[in-house]
Amino acid sequence: MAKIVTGKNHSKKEVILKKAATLFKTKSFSASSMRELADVVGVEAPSLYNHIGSKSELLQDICFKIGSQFTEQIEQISTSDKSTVAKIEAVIRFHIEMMAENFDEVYVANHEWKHLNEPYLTDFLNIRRNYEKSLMGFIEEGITKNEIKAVNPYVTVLTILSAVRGLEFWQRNKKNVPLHVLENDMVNQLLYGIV
Amino acid sequence: MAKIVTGKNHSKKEVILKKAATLFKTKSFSASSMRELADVVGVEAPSLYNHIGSKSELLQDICFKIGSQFTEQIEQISTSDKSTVAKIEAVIRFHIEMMAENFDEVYVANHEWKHLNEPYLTDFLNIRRNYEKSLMGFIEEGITKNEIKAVNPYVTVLTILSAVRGLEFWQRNKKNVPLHVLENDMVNQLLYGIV
DNA sequence: GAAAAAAACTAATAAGTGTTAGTTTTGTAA
DNA sequence: TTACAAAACTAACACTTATTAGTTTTTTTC
Repeated sequence: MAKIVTGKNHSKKEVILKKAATLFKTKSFSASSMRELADVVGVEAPSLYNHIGSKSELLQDICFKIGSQFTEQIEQISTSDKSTVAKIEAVIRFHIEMMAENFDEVYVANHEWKHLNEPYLTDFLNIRRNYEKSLMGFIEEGITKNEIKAVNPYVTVLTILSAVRGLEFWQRNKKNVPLHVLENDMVNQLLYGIV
Repeated sequence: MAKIVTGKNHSKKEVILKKAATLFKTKSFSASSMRELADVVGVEAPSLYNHIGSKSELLQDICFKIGSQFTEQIEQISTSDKSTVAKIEAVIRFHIEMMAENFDEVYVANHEWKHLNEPYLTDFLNIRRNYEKSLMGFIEEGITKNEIKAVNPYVTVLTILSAVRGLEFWQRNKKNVPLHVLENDMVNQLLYGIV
Protein backbone atom coordinates (compact mmCIF):
# COMPACT_ATOMS: atom_id res chain seq x y z
CA MET A 1 0.00 0.00 0.00
CA ALA A 2 1.57 3.22 -1.19
CA LYS A 3 1.54 6.38 0.84
CA ILE A 4 1.71 10.09 0.16
CA VAL A 5 5.00 11.35 1.55
CA THR A 6 4.67 14.79 3.10
CA GLY A 7 7.66 16.95 3.95
CA LYS A 8 7.49 19.05 7.07
CA ASN A 9 4.89 21.81 7.05
CA HIS A 10 3.11 20.36 4.06
CA SER A 11 -0.28 18.73 4.25
CA LYS A 12 -1.05 15.89 1.88
CA LYS A 13 -3.30 18.19 -0.07
CA GLU A 14 -0.42 20.59 -0.54
CA VAL A 15 1.73 17.77 -1.88
CA ILE A 16 -0.97 16.86 -4.36
CA LEU A 17 -1.40 20.50 -5.36
CA LYS A 18 2.29 20.94 -6.04
CA LYS A 19 2.47 17.82 -8.19
CA ALA A 20 -0.73 18.79 -9.95
CA ALA A 21 0.75 22.18 -10.83
CA THR A 22 3.79 20.52 -12.36
CA LEU A 23 1.65 18.07 -14.29
CA PHE A 24 -0.80 20.71 -15.51
CA LYS A 25 2.09 22.89 -16.62
CA THR A 26 3.75 20.06 -18.53
CA LYS A 27 0.71 18.45 -20.14
CA SER A 28 -1.98 21.12 -19.76
CA PHE A 29 -5.00 20.74 -17.53
CA SER A 30 -7.26 18.95 -19.98
CA ALA A 31 -4.64 16.51 -21.15
CA SER A 32 -3.73 15.56 -17.57
CA SER A 33 -5.65 12.68 -16.08
CA MET A 34 -6.27 11.95 -12.44
CA ARG A 35 -4.60 8.59 -12.99
CA GLU A 36 -1.44 10.31 -14.17
CA LEU A 37 -1.54 12.62 -11.21
CA ALA A 38 -2.02 9.65 -8.92
CA ASP A 39 0.99 7.98 -10.52
CA VAL A 40 3.16 10.99 -9.80
CA VAL A 41 1.87 11.22 -6.25
CA GLY A 42 2.49 7.52 -5.83
CA VAL A 43 -1.02 6.34 -5.10
CA GLU A 44 -4.11 5.00 -6.84
CA ALA A 45 -6.41 7.57 -8.42
CA PRO A 46 -9.40 7.15 -6.11
CA SER A 47 -7.17 7.66 -3.09
CA LEU A 48 -6.64 11.25 -4.14
CA TYR A 49 -10.26 11.93 -3.30
CA ASN A 50 -9.57 11.41 0.38
CA HIS A 51 -7.70 14.71 0.20
CA ILE A 52 -9.23 16.74 -2.59
CA GLY A 53 -12.73 17.40 -3.85
CA SER A 54 -12.27 17.19 -7.58
CA LYS A 55 -9.92 17.82 -10.46
CA SER A 56 -11.45 21.27 -10.95
CA GLU A 57 -10.79 22.12 -7.35
CA LEU A 58 -7.07 21.60 -7.92
CA LEU A 59 -7.09 24.16 -10.70
CA GLN A 60 -9.12 26.57 -8.59
CA ASP A 61 -6.73 26.29 -5.68
CA ILE A 62 -3.70 26.90 -7.87
CA CYS A 63 -5.20 29.87 -9.69
CA PHE A 64 -6.56 31.66 -6.64
CA LYS A 65 -3.49 31.08 -4.52
CA ILE A 66 -1.39 32.81 -7.17
CA GLY A 67 -4.06 35.40 -7.85
CA SER A 68 -4.22 36.51 -4.24
CA GLN A 69 -0.45 36.70 -3.94
CA PHE A 70 -0.32 39.14 -6.84
CA THR A 71 -3.25 41.12 -5.54
CA GLU A 72 -1.72 41.40 -2.10
CA GLN A 73 1.57 42.59 -3.51
CA ILE A 74 0.15 45.25 -5.80
CA GLU A 75 -1.93 46.64 -2.96
CA GLN A 76 1.20 46.88 -0.86
CA ILE A 77 3.03 48.68 -3.66
CA SER A 78 0.03 50.97 -4.13
CA THR A 79 0.08 52.21 -0.57
CA SER A 80 3.86 52.64 -0.48
CA ASP A 81 5.47 56.05 -0.87
CA LYS A 82 7.56 55.05 -3.87
CA SER A 83 7.66 57.23 -6.98
CA THR A 84 5.41 56.00 -9.77
CA VAL A 85 8.36 54.80 -11.79
CA ALA A 86 9.64 52.92 -8.77
CA LYS A 87 6.18 51.39 -8.31
CA ILE A 88 6.17 50.11 -11.86
CA GLU A 89 9.65 48.76 -11.38
CA ALA A 90 8.57 47.01 -8.21
CA VAL A 91 5.71 45.34 -10.06
CA ILE A 92 8.02 44.05 -12.77
CA ARG A 93 10.51 42.75 -10.24
CA PHE A 94 7.80 41.02 -8.25
CA HIS A 95 6.58 39.22 -11.37
CA ILE A 96 10.05 38.01 -12.15
CA GLU A 97 10.60 36.77 -8.63
CA MET A 98 7.23 35.01 -8.50
CA MET A 99 8.08 33.34 -11.76
CA ALA A 100 11.42 32.23 -10.38
CA GLU A 101 10.03 30.88 -7.13
CA ASN A 102 6.62 29.49 -8.09
CA PHE A 103 7.09 28.73 -11.71
CA ASP A 104 4.65 25.86 -12.11
CA GLU A 105 1.79 27.52 -10.27
CA VAL A 106 2.23 30.86 -12.01
CA TYR A 107 2.40 29.11 -15.35
CA VAL A 108 -0.79 27.20 -14.68
CA ALA A 109 -2.61 30.29 -13.44
CA ASN A 110 -1.55 32.14 -16.58
CA HIS A 111 -2.37 29.40 -19.06
CA GLU A 112 -5.05 27.15 -17.69
CA TRP A 113 -7.50 29.54 -16.01
CA LYS A 114 -9.65 29.09 -19.10
CA HIS A 115 -10.71 25.71 -17.73
CA LEU A 116 -12.06 27.09 -14.48
CA ASN A 117 -15.77 26.51 -13.97
CA GLU A 118 -18.19 29.24 -13.10
CA PRO A 119 -18.33 31.14 -10.83
CA TYR A 120 -14.59 30.75 -10.42
CA LEU A 121 -13.85 31.76 -13.97
CA THR A 122 -15.61 35.08 -13.55
CA ASP A 123 -14.00 35.65 -10.16
CA PHE A 124 -10.56 34.97 -11.53
CA LEU A 125 -11.02 37.29 -14.48
CA ASN A 126 -12.17 40.00 -12.09
CA ILE A 127 -9.07 39.58 -9.99
CA ARG A 128 -6.97 39.95 -13.10
CA ARG A 129 -8.89 42.93 -14.34
CA ASN A 130 -8.46 44.67 -11.02
CA TYR A 131 -4.77 43.94 -11.06
CA GLU A 132 -4.46 45.46 -14.51
CA LYS A 133 -6.43 48.49 -13.33
CA SER A 134 -4.07 49.04 -10.42
CA LEU A 135 -1.07 48.92 -12.70
CA MET A 136 -2.81 51.21 -15.16
CA GLY A 137 -3.33 53.61 -12.26
CA PHE A 138 0.41 53.78 -11.73
CA ILE A 139 0.96 54.59 -15.39
CA GLU A 140 -1.69 57.29 -15.42
CA GLU A 141 -0.31 58.81 -12.25
CA GLY A 142 3.14 58.82 -13.80
CA ILE A 143 1.90 60.59 -16.89
CA THR A 144 0.07 63.21 -14.82
CA LYS A 145 3.18 63.86 -12.76
CA ASN A 146 5.30 64.06 -15.93
CA GLU A 147 7.43 61.17 -14.78
CA ILE A 148 6.34 59.10 -17.77
CA LYS A 149 5.86 59.93 -21.44
CA ALA A 150 2.32 60.51 -22.68
CA VAL A 151 1.72 56.94 -23.84
CA ASN A 152 -1.48 54.97 -24.03
CA PRO A 153 -1.78 53.47 -20.51
CA TYR A 154 -3.58 50.38 -21.74
CA VAL A 155 -0.90 49.52 -24.26
CA THR A 156 1.76 50.10 -21.64
CA VAL A 157 0.10 47.75 -19.17
CA LEU A 158 -0.34 45.19 -21.90
CA THR A 159 3.29 45.42 -22.91
CA ILE A 160 4.62 45.16 -19.37
CA LEU A 161 2.41 42.28 -18.32
CA SER A 162 3.03 40.38 -21.52
CA ALA A 163 6.76 40.81 -21.18
CA VAL A 164 6.90 39.51 -17.62
CA ARG A 165 4.51 36.71 -18.42
CA GLY A 166 6.86 35.61 -21.17
CA LEU A 167 9.44 34.79 -18.54
CA GLU A 168 8.20 31.23 -18.74
CA PHE A 169 10.43 30.84 -21.79
CA TRP A 170 13.40 31.93 -19.81
CA GLN A 171 13.34 28.84 -17.61
CA ARG A 172 15.27 26.73 -20.10
CA ASN A 173 18.09 29.28 -20.20
CA LYS A 174 18.30 29.73 -16.46
CA LYS A 175 21.96 28.79 -16.36
CA ASN A 176 23.09 31.12 -19.14
CA VAL A 177 21.19 34.17 -17.95
CA PRO A 178 21.14 34.66 -14.20
CA LEU A 179 18.06 36.09 -12.54
CA HIS A 180 19.47 39.50 -11.65
CA VAL A 181 20.65 40.14 -15.21
CA LEU A 182 17.25 39.21 -16.54
CA GLU A 183 15.52 41.38 -13.98
CA ASN A 184 17.69 44.45 -14.56
CA ASP A 185 17.70 44.24 -18.34
CA MET A 186 13.98 43.69 -18.61
CA VAL A 187 13.21 46.55 -16.23
CA ASN A 188 15.56 48.77 -18.19
CA GLN A 189 14.13 47.92 -21.56
CA LEU A 190 10.54 48.39 -20.46
CA LEU A 191 11.26 51.69 -18.73
CA TYR A 192 14.10 53.21 -20.75
CA GLY A 193 14.14 51.31 -24.06
CA ILE A 194 17.08 49.81 -25.87
CA VAL A 195 17.97 52.58 -28.31
CA MET B 1 -27.46 15.30 -45.26
CA ALA B 2 -25.39 18.27 -44.22
CA LYS B 3 -22.63 19.71 -46.35
CA ILE B 4 -19.48 21.67 -45.78
CA VAL B 5 -19.95 25.11 -47.29
CA THR B 6 -16.80 26.42 -48.91
CA GLY B 7 -16.39 30.03 -49.91
CA LYS B 8 -14.47 30.74 -53.08
CA ASN B 9 -10.78 29.83 -53.07
CA HIS B 10 -11.17 27.67 -49.98
CA SER B 11 -10.98 23.91 -50.05
CA LYS B 12 -13.07 21.95 -47.59
CA LYS B 13 -9.95 21.14 -45.64
CA GLU B 14 -9.24 24.85 -45.33
CA VAL B 15 -12.71 25.43 -43.97
CA ILE B 16 -12.17 22.71 -41.39
CA LEU B 17 -8.77 24.12 -40.47
CA LYS B 18 -10.16 27.59 -39.93
CA LYS B 19 -12.94 26.33 -37.68
CA ALA B 20 -10.52 24.05 -35.87
CA ALA B 21 -8.26 27.01 -35.12
CA THR B 22 -11.16 28.93 -33.63
CA LEU B 23 -12.25 25.95 -31.58
CA PHE B 24 -8.75 25.12 -30.36
CA LYS B 25 -8.21 28.74 -29.41
CA THR B 26 -11.45 28.91 -27.45
CA LYS B 27 -11.37 25.56 -25.71
CA SER B 28 -7.74 24.44 -26.09
CA PHE B 29 -6.66 21.52 -28.25
CA SER B 30 -7.12 18.77 -25.69
CA ALA B 31 -10.50 19.95 -24.50
CA SER B 32 -11.82 20.18 -28.06
CA SER B 33 -13.44 17.07 -29.44
CA MET B 34 -13.85 16.05 -33.04
CA ARG B 35 -17.58 15.93 -32.42
CA GLU B 36 -17.57 19.58 -31.39
CA LEU B 37 -15.54 20.46 -34.44
CA ALA B 38 -17.95 18.51 -36.62
CA ASP B 39 -20.84 20.42 -35.05
CA VAL B 40 -19.25 23.74 -35.91
CA VAL B 41 -18.47 22.58 -39.43
CA GLY B 42 -22.03 21.32 -39.76
CA VAL B 43 -21.39 17.65 -40.37
CA GLU B 44 -21.05 14.36 -38.48
CA ALA B 45 -17.67 13.66 -36.91
CA PRO B 46 -16.63 10.73 -39.11
CA SER B 47 -17.28 12.80 -42.23
CA LEU B 48 -14.38 15.04 -41.29
CA TYR B 49 -12.04 12.16 -42.04
CA ASN B 50 -12.86 12.37 -45.72
CA HIS B 51 -10.88 15.60 -45.71
CA ILE B 52 -8.34 15.33 -42.95
CA GLY B 53 -6.06 12.64 -41.62
CA SER B 54 -6.44 13.08 -37.90
CA LYS B 55 -6.97 15.54 -35.11
CA SER B 56 -3.21 15.87 -34.67
CA GLU B 57 -2.83 16.73 -38.31
CA LEU B 58 -5.06 19.75 -37.83
CA LEU B 59 -2.76 21.07 -35.13
CA GLN B 60 0.29 20.37 -37.26
CA ASP B 61 -1.14 22.22 -40.23
CA ILE B 62 -2.03 25.24 -38.13
CA CYS B 63 1.32 25.43 -36.35
CA PHE B 64 3.49 24.98 -39.43
CA LYS B 65 1.48 27.30 -41.61
CA ILE B 66 2.03 30.08 -39.09
CA GLY B 67 5.60 29.02 -38.42
CA SER B 68 6.58 29.27 -42.05
CA GLN B 69 4.92 32.65 -42.44
CA PHE B 70 7.03 34.05 -39.63
CA THR B 71 10.17 32.39 -40.93
CA GLU B 72 9.62 33.73 -44.41
CA GLN B 73 9.08 37.23 -43.11
CA ILE B 74 12.14 37.36 -40.87
CA GLU B 75 14.31 36.12 -43.73
CA GLN B 76 12.98 38.87 -45.89
CA ILE B 77 13.73 41.45 -43.20
CA SER B 78 17.18 39.95 -42.72
CA THR B 79 18.18 40.46 -46.33
CA SER B 80 16.74 43.96 -46.51
CA ASP B 81 18.95 47.04 -46.29
CA LYS B 82 17.13 48.52 -43.29
CA SER B 83 19.04 49.76 -40.26
CA THR B 84 19.10 47.31 -37.38
CA VAL B 85 16.64 49.38 -35.37
CA ALA B 86 14.34 49.47 -38.38
CA LYS B 87 14.65 45.70 -38.70
CA ILE B 88 13.60 45.21 -35.12
CA GLU B 89 10.74 47.59 -35.62
CA ALA B 90 9.67 45.68 -38.72
CA VAL B 91 9.61 42.43 -36.75
CA ILE B 92 7.43 43.94 -34.05
CA ARG B 93 5.04 45.41 -36.58
CA PHE B 94 4.79 42.13 -38.47
CA HIS B 95 3.85 40.30 -35.27
CA ILE B 96 1.14 42.80 -34.53
CA GLU B 97 -0.26 42.55 -38.02
CA MET B 98 -0.19 38.76 -38.02
CA MET B 99 -2.00 38.81 -34.73
CA ALA B 100 -4.60 41.15 -36.14
CA GLU B 101 -5.18 39.16 -39.32
CA ASN B 102 -4.73 35.54 -38.24
CA PHE B 103 -5.56 35.72 -34.60
CA ASP B 104 -6.89 32.22 -34.07
CA GLU B 105 -4.10 30.45 -35.89
CA VAL B 106 -1.36 32.50 -34.26
CA TYR B 107 -2.92 31.94 -30.87
CA VAL B 108 -3.08 28.19 -31.40
CA ALA B 109 0.50 28.03 -32.70
CA ASN B 110 1.64 29.98 -29.64
CA HIS B 111 -0.32 28.03 -27.07
CA GLU B 112 -1.03 24.54 -28.29
CA TRP B 113 2.21 23.47 -29.99
CA LYS B 114 2.90 21.48 -26.84
CA HIS B 115 0.43 18.88 -28.07
CA LEU B 116 2.25 18.24 -31.32
CA ASN B 117 3.51 14.69 -31.71
CA GLU B 118 7.07 13.86 -32.63
CA PRO B 119 8.75 14.56 -34.95
CA TYR B 120 6.60 17.65 -35.43
CA LEU B 121 7.19 18.91 -31.94
CA THR B 122 10.95 18.95 -32.42
CA ASP B 123 10.62 20.50 -35.86
CA PHE B 124 8.38 23.25 -34.56
CA LEU B 125 10.69 24.06 -31.69
CA ASN B 126 13.59 24.26 -34.12
CA ILE B 127 11.68 26.69 -36.29
CA ARG B 128 11.05 28.84 -33.26
CA ARG B 129 14.61 28.63 -32.05
CA ASN B 130 15.88 29.73 -35.45
CA TYR B 131 13.46 32.60 -35.47
CA GLU B 132 14.70 33.72 -32.09
CA LYS B 133 18.28 33.42 -33.30
CA SER B 134 17.58 35.65 -36.29
CA LEU B 135 16.05 38.30 -34.08
CA MET B 136 18.94 37.96 -31.65
CA GLY B 137 21.25 38.55 -34.61
CA PHE B 138 19.59 41.91 -35.25
CA ILE B 139 20.09 42.91 -31.62
CA GLU B 140 23.74 41.88 -31.62
CA GLU B 141 24.36 43.70 -34.86
CA GLY B 142 22.73 46.79 -33.40
CA ILE B 143 24.95 46.67 -30.34
CA THR B 144 28.08 46.25 -32.45
CA LYS B 145 27.12 49.22 -34.60
CA ASN B 146 26.33 51.27 -31.48
CA GLU B 147 22.74 51.72 -32.59
CA ILE B 148 21.51 49.87 -29.53
CA LYS B 149 22.52 49.99 -25.88
CA ALA B 150 24.75 47.21 -24.56
CA VAL B 151 21.95 44.99 -23.27
CA ASN B 152 21.75 41.24 -22.95
CA PRO B 153 20.51 40.15 -26.40
CA TYR B 154 18.69 37.14 -25.05
CA VAL B 155 16.71 39.16 -22.55
CA THR B 156 15.88 41.67 -25.24
CA VAL B 157 14.58 39.00 -27.59
CA LEU B 158 12.60 37.48 -24.77
CA THR B 159 11.06 40.81 -23.85
CA ILE B 160 10.14 41.72 -27.40
CA LEU B 161 8.66 38.36 -28.32
CA SER B 162 6.76 38.10 -25.07
CA ALA B 163 5.33 41.56 -25.50
CA VAL B 164 4.07 40.94 -29.01
CA ARG B 165 2.78 37.52 -28.08
CA GLY B 166 0.73 39.17 -25.35
CA LEU B 167 -1.29 40.93 -28.00
CA GLU B 168 -3.80 38.16 -27.67
CA PHE B 169 -5.16 40.00 -24.65
CA TRP B 170 -5.67 43.08 -26.72
CA GLN B 171 -8.41 41.46 -28.81
CA ARG B 172 -11.13 42.23 -26.31
CA ASN B 173 -10.25 45.92 -26.35
CA LYS B 174 -10.03 46.23 -30.11
CA LYS B 175 -12.62 48.96 -30.21
CA ASN B 176 -11.06 51.17 -27.55
CA VAL B 177 -7.50 50.91 -28.79
CA PRO B 178 -7.12 50.97 -32.56
CA LEU B 179 -4.41 48.91 -34.21
CA HIS B 180 -2.10 51.75 -35.24
CA VAL B 181 -2.06 53.21 -31.72
CA LEU B 182 -1.20 49.83 -30.31
CA GLU B 183 1.48 49.27 -32.90
CA ASN B 184 3.14 52.65 -32.45
CA ASP B 185 3.00 52.69 -28.68
CA MET B 186 4.34 49.18 -28.32
CA VAL B 187 7.17 49.80 -30.76
CA ASN B 188 8.01 53.00 -28.92
CA GLN B 189 8.01 51.44 -25.49
CA LEU B 190 10.14 48.49 -26.56
CA LEU B 191 12.65 50.66 -28.41
CA TYR B 192 12.64 53.95 -26.49
CA GLY B 193 11.03 53.17 -23.13
CA ILE B 194 8.31 55.09 -21.32
CA VAL B 195 10.35 57.27 -19.00
C1' DG C 1 -28.62 9.41 -68.30
C1' DA C 2 -24.80 6.13 -66.81
C1' DA C 3 -20.49 5.44 -64.41
C1' DA C 4 -17.17 6.96 -61.23
C1' DA C 5 -15.61 9.57 -57.56
C1' DA C 6 -16.38 12.35 -53.58
C1' DA C 7 -18.44 13.02 -49.45
C1' DA C 8 -21.88 12.28 -46.46
C1' DC C 9 -24.11 8.91 -43.23
C1' DT C 10 -24.86 5.14 -39.19
C1' DA C 11 -22.95 1.83 -36.22
C1' DA C 12 -19.44 0.31 -33.67
C1' DT C 13 -14.86 -0.28 -31.32
C1' DA C 14 -11.36 -0.05 -27.94
C1' DA C 15 -9.45 2.93 -24.83
C1' DG C 16 -9.65 6.49 -21.53
C1' DT C 17 -12.30 9.92 -18.48
C1' DG C 18 -13.61 11.64 -13.52
C1' DT C 19 -15.63 9.86 -9.85
C1' DT C 20 -18.33 6.77 -6.39
C1' DA C 21 -19.13 2.67 -3.47
C1' DG C 22 -17.62 -0.48 -0.58
C1' DT C 23 -13.77 -2.69 1.69
C1' DT C 24 -9.35 -3.28 3.77
C1' DT C 25 -5.30 -1.56 5.74
C1' DT C 26 -2.76 1.73 8.48
C1' DG C 27 -1.92 5.04 12.12
C1' DT C 28 -3.37 7.10 16.51
C1' DA C 29 -5.33 7.46 21.35
C1' DA C 30 -7.42 5.33 25.27
C1' DT D 1 -5.15 -4.49 23.22
C1' DT D 2 -9.11 -2.16 21.71
C1' DA D 3 -11.61 1.39 19.36
C1' DC D 4 -11.74 4.95 15.92
C1' DA D 5 -10.49 7.64 12.24
C1' DA D 6 -7.63 8.42 8.26
C1' DA D 7 -6.21 6.88 4.12
C1' DA D 8 -5.25 3.44 1.19
C1' DC D 9 -7.24 -0.22 -1.93
C1' DT D 10 -10.26 -2.77 -5.85
C1' DA D 11 -14.16 -2.79 -8.73
C1' DA D 12 -17.20 -0.49 -11.18
C1' DC D 13 -20.11 3.13 -13.47
C1' DA D 14 -21.65 6.12 -16.84
C1' DC D 15 -19.61 8.87 -20.41
C1' DT D 16 -16.62 10.60 -23.72
C1' DT D 17 -12.74 10.02 -26.81
C1' DA D 18 -10.65 9.50 -31.75
C1' DT D 19 -11.16 6.70 -35.28
C1' DT D 20 -12.63 2.69 -38.57
C1' DA D 21 -15.82 -0.06 -41.40
C1' DG D 22 -19.34 -0.36 -44.27
C1' DT D 23 -23.11 1.86 -46.63
C1' DT D 24 -25.75 5.39 -48.85
C1' DT D 25 -26.21 9.70 -50.93
C1' DT D 26 -24.54 13.41 -53.63
C1' DT D 27 -21.69 15.46 -57.09
C1' DT D 28 -18.89 15.27 -61.08
C1' DT D 29 -17.56 13.50 -65.58
C1' DC D 30 -18.49 11.58 -69.84
